[in-house]
Amino acid sequence: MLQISYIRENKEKVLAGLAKRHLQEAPQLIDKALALDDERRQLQQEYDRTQAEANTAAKAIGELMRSGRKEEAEQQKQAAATLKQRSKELSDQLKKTAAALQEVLYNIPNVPHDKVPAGTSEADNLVEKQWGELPSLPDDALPHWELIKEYDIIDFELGNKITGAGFPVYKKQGARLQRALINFFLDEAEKAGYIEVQPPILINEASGYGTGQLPDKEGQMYHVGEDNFYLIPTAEVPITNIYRDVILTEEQLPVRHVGYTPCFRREAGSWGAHVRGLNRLHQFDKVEIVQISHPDHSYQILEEMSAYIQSLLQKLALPYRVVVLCGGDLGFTSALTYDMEVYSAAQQKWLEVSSVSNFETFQANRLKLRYRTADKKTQLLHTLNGSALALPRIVAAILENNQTPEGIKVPEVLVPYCGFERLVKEGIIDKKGAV
RNA sequence: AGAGGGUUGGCGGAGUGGUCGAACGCGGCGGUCUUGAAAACCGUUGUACCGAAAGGUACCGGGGGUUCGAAUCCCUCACCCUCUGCCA
Repeated sequence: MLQISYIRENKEKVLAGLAKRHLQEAPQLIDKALALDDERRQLQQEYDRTQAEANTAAKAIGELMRSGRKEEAEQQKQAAATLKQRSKELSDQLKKTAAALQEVLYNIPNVPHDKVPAGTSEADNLVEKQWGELPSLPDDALPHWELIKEYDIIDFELGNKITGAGFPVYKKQGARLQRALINFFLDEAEKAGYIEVQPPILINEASGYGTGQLPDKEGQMYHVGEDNFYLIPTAEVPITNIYRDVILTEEQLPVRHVGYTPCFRREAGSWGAHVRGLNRLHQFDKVEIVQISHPDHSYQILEEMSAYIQSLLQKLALPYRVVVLCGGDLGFTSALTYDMEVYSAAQQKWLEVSSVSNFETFQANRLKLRYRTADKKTQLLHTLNGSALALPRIVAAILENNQTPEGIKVPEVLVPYCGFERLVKEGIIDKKGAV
């Protein structure tokens, strides 16, 4: 959420920035916010004045009561009651106006960074860098959804039976590969100075609002109605919310965390014929890195995080490219986002495996996440996060890119974690419904 | 899940209707003393909103209510503790 004071003082800049998002109603939203802010401040002043009067009156009555002048006190109560009535009205109005303002602010996305290109869709994103050679596969190379059947390592049918579409069962070497990737990612992050946390994967409403998934992505999260909890769509939510309502000292900065969690996304409306296999799931595993930074250093940290994520892809020997998201494709809460896309050779497609973003103060404002400056003032911090990495598409690329007649080669760095060098086909046996 | 008890400032802990943003202790910061440090002593020490400022207002787990006046009384929700029950 943008700070209303910032909008007040930088209206043109905000409008120019939001124009890049092609948000039709941005100017109206901004004007509405400013009007409500004006109203709110007037009401606040009037309310404060009335309360001051009422407080004085109440004290006077107390004084009279104590000195035994009951009748005089009774008389004063009348006047005080009127004030109280007025004050109640003002307070109700103030609350209504403040809530209305909040509602408008909740619906204004973050102002994109200068570097964010104009553009309306994915097609307008800017490819900033490409690394690695694209593998050339033989003509009979298979897409990963065929490979997982041939090698019998990931089972969508079983997932359908247990839960539904998009909840696969990982089996045998497939399960082992998942575990290897998670451990590899966690170990690398710890080496890079991130402190590991294992947060809850159900969150309350306050946490959802804190990082901006609510109200923006209400329909995209699984909701546990009984307790009003949400299943996390990313570890960003619980990890960043550790720091909700916290005032840090400068010495504590930057805060660096890594966490592995399963992630749950309803993906309502985003399914289509082109989405096959591991490309899109309702439940998937992800290792996430989160940083909380001094406002002066956040863009330097963003680059650092981007470089770190790229180092993982390089170690896995997966060709990738770095894409700067354009205004139309940029997430609601982000000021600048890089997507890392891995080349999945059999599909001949670039698959997003990481998204690293600087939210500047957008989340910190909702979270009330601040630090104390040298002159003892409080100031909002910047929050950042990135996937490091999301597993399914990494698995898809490994399977497709590394297929050979002798099996699927496991990237060297993963061999110690997997305990095998390649995935191999077992003899076809009648499983009779078992794993 | 049932019964009872709790939730106060960075921490501990007073406060059961009026002058309480809140005693006291610890911690933190500044100072006196000291060659330096410790001890002792003195002072200071929450957040947000409105305001150019002076200052004002709000906040004692969250929300609502009673009252001229609420940390204090009532309702409600959340969380914590104890006992009982259930359970990985």
